Order: sequence, then structure tokens, then C-alpha cells
Amino acid sequence: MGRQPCCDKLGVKKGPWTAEEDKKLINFILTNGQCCWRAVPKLAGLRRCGKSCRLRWTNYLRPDLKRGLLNQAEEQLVIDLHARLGNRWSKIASKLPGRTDNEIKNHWNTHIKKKLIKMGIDPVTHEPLNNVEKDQKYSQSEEKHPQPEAADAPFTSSKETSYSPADQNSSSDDNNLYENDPLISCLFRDDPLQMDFPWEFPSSEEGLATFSASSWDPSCQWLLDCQDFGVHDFGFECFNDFGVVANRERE
DNA sequence: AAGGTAGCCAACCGCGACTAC
DNA sequence: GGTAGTCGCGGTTGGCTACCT
Repeated sequence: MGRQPCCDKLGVKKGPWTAEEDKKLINFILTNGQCCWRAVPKLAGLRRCGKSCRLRWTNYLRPDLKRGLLNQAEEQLVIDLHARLGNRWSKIASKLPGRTDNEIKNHWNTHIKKKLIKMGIDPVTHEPLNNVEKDQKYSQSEEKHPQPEAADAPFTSSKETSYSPADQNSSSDDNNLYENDPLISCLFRDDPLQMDFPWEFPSSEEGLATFSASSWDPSCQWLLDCQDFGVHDFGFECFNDFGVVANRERE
């Protein structure tokens, strides 16, 4: 016999999360850590699927999340990584601290894609749109993603090698394919990309605030983020408690 | 002011890989 | 070794908001 089903569809709530549900989930994770997602809803007293809990946590409630639009440097990095990896959003997100794959995917589809098209660059192949049209005429039976030429791809680095987004299905050969590119090879190590530029983002009324990615302190951002996702609805008392719990755990 | 449209984003769905039984 | 559950990922959708006519 296998395992039990992830959730018994009956009685499982769907749709937007309420402040109360968020509170329960946050409280549970901060107290118990991320364990088996299947068990989370039951243990946390939620009528949700474990899958839904995981998504809510990773995409919205995680204390180390950055809120707000991607800055220019992040956007450039996303474009660069997408040129090499294609739609492997989780891989791309793993190199952008505080950003989720969902967030990057949304940003790509709503902002970057349009920007690139406006600039005459095909967002799939990262080639100039004219070239893409020509390629499609010449080789309709060939691969969907022609190999980008380094000189023609304005958003790719000078260290361009022979991979393309078309390689995205060849997961087992990733290491071999990308080992010559420092940027890509770092994706297959556990450590996040060390960016030597500071994160810059507009802080409400003080112009630009800067902080370095390496000095990232989740506990600080956690407190700042409370305002961002409408924590007022939760009641601040509970978040004071979370802060205490989180700090205790760190000690 | 009201209705229509476009943009944005949180959340869901379905699939594949992995793994427990 | 086969079956079935879990997890994570990428694609898609639906609802809310802002903007336009």
C-alpha cells in the first residue's frame, strides 16, 4: 500500500486566505518549522490542502520575502538567467533572495515580456525579433528555440556558451551543459548567487534605501513586511508574539 | 457617473519526479 | 518491482483594481 492521500477533498477550503488562516499557518510554522506539508493543515487547525498551505507560505507568508516590484538589477538578472534556463522559474528564483518563483513568473509575464517585445527582442529566444521571423521561415521543422548568437543577444553575458532555453528539458545533463558558465554553474550549487551590487528599492518617502544582500537579516524584514501584507488585519499583538517566537528559535 | 477594458497578482490545476510502502 | 502518495514546478485562471471612454 502507498501513503494516504494528500487531502480528503471534502471539506477542504479553496480561494483567498483569510487573516485568521494566515495567522494560524504562521503561528504553526514559526513554532514547529516546515515539516510534512500534508500534516500541516490538520495540526495547524486549517481546513486547507497541504499543497495550498505550502504555496501560501512560500509565496506570501515567509518572513524573508521581499515585497514590491523587482528592481532594475534583479530584472536584469532574471532576463539573463531566463536567456539560459528558459522558464525554470524556481531555479531563477533561487538566485534572487527574497523572491518567489511565482512572483518572478508574474513579473516576467506582465512586465519584462512586454519590455523585451517593445525593444524588438523575442522573450522566448532572446534574439532580435527580425531574426526570429527569418528563422521561422527557414526552418519550421527545427527546434523552437534557435541557438542565440552572443553578439546578437543584448541581454546575455559575454560568456555565452552553447546552451539555449531549449535545453530546459534536459535536467540530468544540467551540470555538464552549464559547467563552463559561472553564473549558471552556481545554480546547481546550494549557495545563493553572491551579487556584488546592493539591493536598491524605493522606500516610501525617503527616496532610495539600500542594503546589501549579504547583510540580509530575515528577522528585520519580517517586521517591516508586516505592513506590506495587511497585517493590520491580524492585530499586531499576535505578530509581537511571532517576533518573540522567531527570535527565541534563533537563539 | 457608469460601463467596459486592461493589468496585475494570488491561488489553483495538472503533471512529472521522487519516494514510501 | 509495482503501486500510490507527496512534493515541487510551471502554466493557467479568476477576481480585484486602475484606467479609459
